[in-house]
Amino acid sequence: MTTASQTNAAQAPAASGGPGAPKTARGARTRARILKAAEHTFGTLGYHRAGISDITRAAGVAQGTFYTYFAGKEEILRELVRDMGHQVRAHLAAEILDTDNRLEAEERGLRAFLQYLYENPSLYRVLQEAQFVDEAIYRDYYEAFGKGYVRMLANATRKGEIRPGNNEVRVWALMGMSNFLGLRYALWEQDVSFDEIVETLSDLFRNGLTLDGKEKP
Amino acid sequence: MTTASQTNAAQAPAASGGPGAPKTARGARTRARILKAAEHTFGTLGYHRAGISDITRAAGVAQGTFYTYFAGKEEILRELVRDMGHQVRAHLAAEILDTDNRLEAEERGLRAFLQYLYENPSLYRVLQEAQFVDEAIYRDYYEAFGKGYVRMLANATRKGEIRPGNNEVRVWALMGMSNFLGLRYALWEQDVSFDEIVETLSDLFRNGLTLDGKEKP
DNA sequence: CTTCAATATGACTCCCGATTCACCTTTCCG
DNA sequence: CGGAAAGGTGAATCGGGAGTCATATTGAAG
Repeated sequence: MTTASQTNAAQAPAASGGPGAPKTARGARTRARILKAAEHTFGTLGYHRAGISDITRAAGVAQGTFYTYFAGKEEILRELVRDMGHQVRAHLAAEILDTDNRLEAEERGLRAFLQYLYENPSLYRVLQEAQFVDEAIYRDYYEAFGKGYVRMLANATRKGEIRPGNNEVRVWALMGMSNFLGLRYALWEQDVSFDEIVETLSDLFRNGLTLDGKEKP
Repeated sequence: MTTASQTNAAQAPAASGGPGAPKTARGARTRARILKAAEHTFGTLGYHRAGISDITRAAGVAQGTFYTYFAGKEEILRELVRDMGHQVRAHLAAEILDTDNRLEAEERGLRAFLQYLYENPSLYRVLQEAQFVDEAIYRDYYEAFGKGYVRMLANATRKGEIRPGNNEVRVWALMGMSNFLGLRYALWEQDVSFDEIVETLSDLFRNGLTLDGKEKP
């Protein structure tokens, strides 16, 4: 998981009933190649500019082969979002595993996310474009992400690590932060170190934004 | 600005040298109608699904008329983003004018943004899709927004209203929060009141997220 | 009342790209 | 080995939609 170069995407034979899951090892390999190529192509050209021919060319297969494994352009996008969603969640979950408290988890999680985005820029574009191709898949992604996140905050609340509050709202705020910070500082310009970003957010989590940090009555 | 039904978009004759700025009142009116129709059409169908014919139909003009005022589909999107950008910024600036301190400004700003998005859902979609059609215009939008925001935080820092810190990073985090909260709670589902959301964020700004809110050494 | 520039029209052209399909090649298994 | 299922090919189809253009209408100036 360190180099993140191998997008292992051959396992799940397709969530719905596509044209047909591969039945041989060769088929599985080809399908995975196409999926991988689509990730790169969508990530570079964008969903709409990318043609099926661009994907198949990148995968080194003929146009028709595409339809052996995917019903169409939209379906491969859906597949991709599901796939990439699992990847990030798994990656971040692993990075956070051995943390002592929520603050540390937030710090490590944010840093890991920024780093992941920097190394896998396609994730952002594929995901954000998916929103306008099939909103449901996009919502699923964030709702899945958010669900686990809320659970973690609930645990932290129980342990007395964070202030009681509306954790669902907090989670959407936190996801939004990461998203924008990633776009700006991991994808657009790396002119501020990830450490600086994490430190800034950490300070916000510890002390808030205002100076007169008085408890609520 | 209360009902926000009139998107006055006739003034700016076009930022660049389009096919020709309208030279008569009639022309200006028609151009504005098309722009307004494009906002609605893009906002509803999305940029790619929306056809020029959809826009002109909504505007009540012939297809060819479109090209009297805009060089093409991309250009009207650019125009739209600029236009809508001015609108939001002006609206939010007005809502924040008479605030006593930064915390209050953040609260009112967030509430105003959520409300604005609820009333003008097209803003979100047009803006986010523009990102993948012409990234520059999208960056311009957020950099313009962020610039003013950073200035406000700098003032607040000087006045001792907020903790010193990296205001640029903070601004991107704040913009990300608003964006996601708006998407989730203003556009997708209104199952949490704006008051509750604002209160949750306000608490974060005042007290942070963690319980042991100790100052840094 | 003319006249002309500005506008408006909508049928038509033209290209692009998703999808199809008839036909090969490889693999698997008795 | 034989042949059938799975996999692979790429040229051809087909529809949709952006952009064009020859023509018609408007309205303001003179």
